[in-house]
Amino acid sequence: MSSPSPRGATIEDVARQAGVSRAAVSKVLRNAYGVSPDMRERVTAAMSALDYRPRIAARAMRGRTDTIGIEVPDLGNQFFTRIVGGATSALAGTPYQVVIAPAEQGPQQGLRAIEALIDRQVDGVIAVSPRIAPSVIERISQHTPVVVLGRHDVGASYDSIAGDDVAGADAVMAHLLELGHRRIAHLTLHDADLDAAAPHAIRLRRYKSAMAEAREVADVLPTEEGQDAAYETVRVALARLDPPTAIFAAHDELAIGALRAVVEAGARVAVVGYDDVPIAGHPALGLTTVRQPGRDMGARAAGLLRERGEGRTEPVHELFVGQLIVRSSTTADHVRPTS
Amino acid sequence: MSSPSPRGATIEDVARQAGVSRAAVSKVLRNAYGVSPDMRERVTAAMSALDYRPRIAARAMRGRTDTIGIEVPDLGNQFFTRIVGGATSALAGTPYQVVIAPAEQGPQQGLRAIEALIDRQVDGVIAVSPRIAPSVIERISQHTPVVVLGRHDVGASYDSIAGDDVAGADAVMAHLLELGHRRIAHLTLHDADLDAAAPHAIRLRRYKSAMAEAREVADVLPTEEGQDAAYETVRVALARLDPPTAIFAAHDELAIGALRAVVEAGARVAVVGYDDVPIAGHPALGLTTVRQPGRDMGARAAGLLRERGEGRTEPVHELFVGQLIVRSSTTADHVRPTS
DNA sequence: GTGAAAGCGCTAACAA
DNA sequence: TTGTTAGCGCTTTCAC
Repeated sequence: MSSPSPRGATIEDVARQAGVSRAAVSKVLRNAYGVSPDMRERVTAAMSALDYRPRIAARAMRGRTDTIGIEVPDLGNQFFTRIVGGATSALAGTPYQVVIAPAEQGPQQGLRAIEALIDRQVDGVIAVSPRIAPSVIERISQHTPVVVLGRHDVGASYDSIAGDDVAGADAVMAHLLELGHRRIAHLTLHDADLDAAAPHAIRLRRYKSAMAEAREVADVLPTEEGQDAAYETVRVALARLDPPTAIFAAHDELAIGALRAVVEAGARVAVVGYDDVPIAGHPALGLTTVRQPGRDMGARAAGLLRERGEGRTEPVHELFVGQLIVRSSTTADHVRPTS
Repeated sequence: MSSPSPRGATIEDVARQAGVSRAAVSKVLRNAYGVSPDMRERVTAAMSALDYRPRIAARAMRGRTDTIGIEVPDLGNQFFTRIVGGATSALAGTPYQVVIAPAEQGPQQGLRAIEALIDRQVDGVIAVSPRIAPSVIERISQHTPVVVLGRHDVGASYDSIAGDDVAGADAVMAHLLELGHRRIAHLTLHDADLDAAAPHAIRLRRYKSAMAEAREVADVLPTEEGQDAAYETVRVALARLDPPTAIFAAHDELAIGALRAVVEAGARVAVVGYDDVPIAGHPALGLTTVRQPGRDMGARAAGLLRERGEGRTEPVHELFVGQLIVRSSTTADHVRPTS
């Protein structure tokens, strides 16, 4: 028997096979009210006989796609993939399927990816560190639940989750100052201060105020995304007349690049990162960093989306505390300031 | 003026605003033949005035989604994310949007993710190392172009891309034997031999034959996915009476875990990985490994999908050669066998 | 060059 | 409890 349709059986085929109406099949499919056990059985039998799979697109036209979209800025950064893992695990076993749309680099980062998800009518969006104006998110969240992860803005119609970057950055600076460092540099993205609600902007601000409080002059090292750029930036900084004795990197990727420059230069410079990506704990690196509970954050984001689906309308804004993990990159003897 | 529809303007709204028919708008949208410049202008004006975005779901019902789906087994593995990056870059600037469906671990790995993509009627699927029978892929590729990446099977109706695992594994073994190692262990997934066409199965086979040729007894260390499992497995192996002097790990993730065990035990054991993930080149690790051109492979996969879309029907099967990158994890004096 | 109209597969309101 | 039916927004013949 040839397949009823080029792309497999439709609800119509199942109905015919089971000798019932399309509506009946639909009800079984959705576990809707008013289906006799007998009918349910015949329908399920027909479905498996025909290897029936509902077309999500057709369903989408009536309002649901059973799909949650996650916009991710950089799949190379393990902190982000950990967030994705948390969200995916939280949604496992539910009818929802997670799809990831990678953001392109550049201005308005994440906008295209988010719009692509919206165009595909996902039931909810998790936007990880999008570089777009809150007003845009506000507009989108009028019709589709959105959880913003990373940024600290409080939306009126969307939820947000962020790490406690104030506490995290303060802990880093306290640690370095306590170790006796004074010439502490901050390695961050060149446009970190552009968006005040972004995590990096907050870390930068706390760095600056900690330095001011310590009566030291701030030493910001602007760089590009990625280990290689960080490496290059730090290599140059170490060659200066007054190189820093410690570097607070805005995230682990940058810190790892910095560490490479430090190791290569044989310099006595402490390095601290942020996020605690898996490799940071490797004894060969031993990177001191702030652990962010990425999996928990991703899972919570998924949970917030589901709550929205169940009717919640008041926005939620949650902060997840991090934890300073001290490792050899700041405590080993060779990275203690001598002075 | 209130939005014409809760979810934004439809093609109907645009047509009304421009004073033309829906068909006309559709033609402009698709750059179809038979549109006067005047009409085109009025339509585009109406589209931007209304902030019109076509619903992909509606388009899907007529056969196209402008979406390419990638099934990925493990986002924590940077080799896979590199493949995704290559595919995404290759598709940038085209009408296609890439979405990623993460595979759940376990038997039939990747099946659910691929089916989820098919249910969403993606225009093409890139399946990265799926652990499913070729017959299943054969069936799916009857209606949707599929490129399998990693596995070495040659499909009749789908394309495949793989690394040259034979040459890669042989290069690793030649390198280690040349350094004088005899007790070489192979750290691989416990079920590597289950699927003969999988890359790990091939690496395992080449390891075994190289050992046989060297008249040494094979020492396979089966482990689970992830650095931690690899660490634990190697830790145990190093405590044996006759620990290996070298470990060939089936991929870098495992190698990095192995390296941790080696470093911690202060053992004189050479470690080789496979893939050359970004961190492998970090001087703190200095992992000898086989570089696989992940970005190129991903980009080529995307290209093959496009060729299919343009009508090609004969299957393509391509091998990408890797390159042994020798670093300190095998050459530093302390990891040379003493005997 | 332009428009009318059929139909893709599904859901949900309503009727029986 | 079950079935009929009206769309959802788009593409694509086929007339005009």
